[in-house]
Amino acid sequence: MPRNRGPQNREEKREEIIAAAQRLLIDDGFESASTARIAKSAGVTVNTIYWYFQDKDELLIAVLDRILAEALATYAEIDGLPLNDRLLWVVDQLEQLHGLVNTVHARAATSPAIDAWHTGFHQLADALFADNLRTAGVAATDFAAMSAIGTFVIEGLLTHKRDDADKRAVIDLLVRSLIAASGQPGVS
Amino acid sequence: MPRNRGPQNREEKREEIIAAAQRLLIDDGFESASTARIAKSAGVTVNTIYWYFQDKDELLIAVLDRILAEALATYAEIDGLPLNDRLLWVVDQLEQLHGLVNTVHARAATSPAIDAWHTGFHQLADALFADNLRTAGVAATDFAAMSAIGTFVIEGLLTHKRDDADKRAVIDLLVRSLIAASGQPGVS
DNA sequence: ACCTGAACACCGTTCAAGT
DNA sequence: ACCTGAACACCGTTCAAGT
Repeated sequence: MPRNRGPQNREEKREEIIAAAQRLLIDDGFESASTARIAKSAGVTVNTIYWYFQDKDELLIAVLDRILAEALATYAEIDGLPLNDRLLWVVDQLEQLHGLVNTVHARAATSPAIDAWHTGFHQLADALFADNLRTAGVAATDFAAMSAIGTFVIEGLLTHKRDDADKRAVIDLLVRSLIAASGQPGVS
Repeated sequence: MPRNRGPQNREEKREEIIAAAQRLLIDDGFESASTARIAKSAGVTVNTIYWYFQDKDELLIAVLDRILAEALATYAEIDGLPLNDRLLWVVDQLEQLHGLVNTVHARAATSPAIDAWHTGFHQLADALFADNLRTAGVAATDFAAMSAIGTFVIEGLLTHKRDDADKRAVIDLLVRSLIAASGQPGVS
């Protein structure tokens, strides 16, 4: 039985490591989820991780990309809903990330790779938010500032635990005030 | 020359350690600023830090309290200014914290002490924000949700570097939209 | 009471060596 | 090409011992 099982199994093993990392990073946080424990959970030695990933940050990025892709794949679900319901859906969808949002922010200062991922994520988020505003009938003034506010509020909801009623109140007010500021009447 | 120099010098040395920690934590970040380097910078051995502080998180809290007290002491400066100018002042004031905001969020998950400090900080921030809204003539509906949005946006501005023009645009829109949502005409 | 030197368990990462 | 055992430098924290 050769140890090198070809390119097919390579992708498989890589995925196994990512899956183990995802579970531990989300459950225990970036610090507590040591590479040693991730390796053990994936059934490999620590150094094997470094064969597949440049460092722990690259592994984190693989996990983030996975979660993001999954979220985007189900994005079609909310096609017809009004803006506030869509935003609430996004918050609920991303809430599983929990501490990972903070981890990304914290490590962006140290790791250029994480910093780049973070920038890309915000570009995507801003674009999606602007698109949603357009759909909701908001005039195209201040789209940049509006997207910034929208993203900041969503990030705030992700990083500061609140119950469902509070989340809804914050998002409703957010949408209501952005629409009010744009001089539009409310859109149902 | 006795090594024990009495309670007066105790406070002095404590302050020296906090000062060294503040500089290193802000300049290098929580991770990079090891207790060893903080100790060396303060002219003591590592274990001395543990004589004055329970752990590294307690040292961080001492630093945070110091910065917060300093900021509150100069808070009177902006007494007459309109809300948006006040908020911009707060952002500029707290911007020296940089990565510390993320550090607090990240460590709140692990350290109960940091978590408690974080909760207290948000209570203070919410109270101040509500007070400012009242002064600006905003009706008292949704003060909780408004404060949440205000705090999240300010935190967003603190953790995502933007130039002065962007910061101003975001804050102006924030104030404008909150006032608009409260059904009030604009207040200069 | 205050401070130190030396240790402890752990961390992310690397490297020579194996198949 | 893929994976390992063993090491490296570093981390936060502790402890017995000194004054």
